[in-house]
Amino acid sequence: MSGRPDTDMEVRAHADHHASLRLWLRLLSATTRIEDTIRQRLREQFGITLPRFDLMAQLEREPKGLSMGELSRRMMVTGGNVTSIVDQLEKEQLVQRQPQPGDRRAYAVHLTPAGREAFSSMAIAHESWIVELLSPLATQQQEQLFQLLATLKTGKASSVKPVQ
Amino acid sequence: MSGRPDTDMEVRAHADHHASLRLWLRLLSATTRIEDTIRQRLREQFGITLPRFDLMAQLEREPKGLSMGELSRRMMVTGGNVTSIVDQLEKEQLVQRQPQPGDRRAYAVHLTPAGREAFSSMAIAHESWIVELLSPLATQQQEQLFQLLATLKTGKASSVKPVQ
DNA sequence: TATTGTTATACTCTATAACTATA
DNA sequence: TATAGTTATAGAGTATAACAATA
Repeated sequence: MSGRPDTDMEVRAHADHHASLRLWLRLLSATTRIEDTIRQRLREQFGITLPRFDLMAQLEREPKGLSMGELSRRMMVTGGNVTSIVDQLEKEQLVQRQPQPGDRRAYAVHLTPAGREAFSSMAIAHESWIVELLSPLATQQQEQLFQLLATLKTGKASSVKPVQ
Repeated sequence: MSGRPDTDMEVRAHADHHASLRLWLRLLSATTRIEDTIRQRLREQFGITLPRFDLMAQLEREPKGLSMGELSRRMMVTGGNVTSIVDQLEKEQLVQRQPQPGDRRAYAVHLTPAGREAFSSMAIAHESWIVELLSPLATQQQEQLFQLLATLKTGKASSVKPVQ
């Protein structure tokens, strides 16, 4: 902001900033491309949307079922949306609301046998699509990527070091 | 599918498949977390949505403007959506439709001076958010990630090698 | 006839807020 | 009073298809 001339560090910092932006755009487009493909195939081949698939995936890991509130937290969407997705899945008899002994306000949502079976075939297809779409990367590269992303996963960003 | 026992290769392939799935889930959640943060900050601090920001970003790179069709291709959405986004931005006088000499069906959309100024401050903030959100990765790690993602960018997946 | 862009429609996902029933 | 879940509403983004104007 002052009138003093650029130092090497400042030039370098600007270059790093642009590099971060380019990295982000590449990260976003690669991820979006894969996600869109998955979304489209789930719709075409199984007539299901990604949020519905994700909700079923949550339930599949929890045979005892999950409360609406827990589903809302795990899927990071507000309660009303969970109600609507569960309504749809229940209409197709893929999930079921089950009374919760001890609290008559709440209940456990779980997969029906038909839901479990349907999810199983979808999950197999889903995994094979992922394998296919990530196949440009060799196993070792995938491991590298996995490690790098671990740092980004939590969102506990170290603060940006100011340029000296 | 046959009844023959697992070989080491098959066990290894299954492990790789699960590793790919875990990698995908991590890639998706890291990207989504950053994207949601950006989306939220753009809305809170500038009252703009991501698609609108993206459309302005496309125009900023093309001082001569872009046709609706070209915007549609670049943003990978169908024409009707571009019409609606441009309508909104034009109502706020951030972009303008300009008659195209030589083809009276088409016109060039470009940023207005106000749009250019507004985009400029948004872009500066946007870039600093990206730098912040990617800061858990050191510069060198960001370069590594950038290289790895190059392989995924195009979507030209080599086919999955069948298990021998 | 083909292309550019608009309009109309419908659907999904999303958030917010008011609401009911139970704790 | 607080919590679990529902309902109602509104808004954004998306696709599809029919349409008008121009090439």
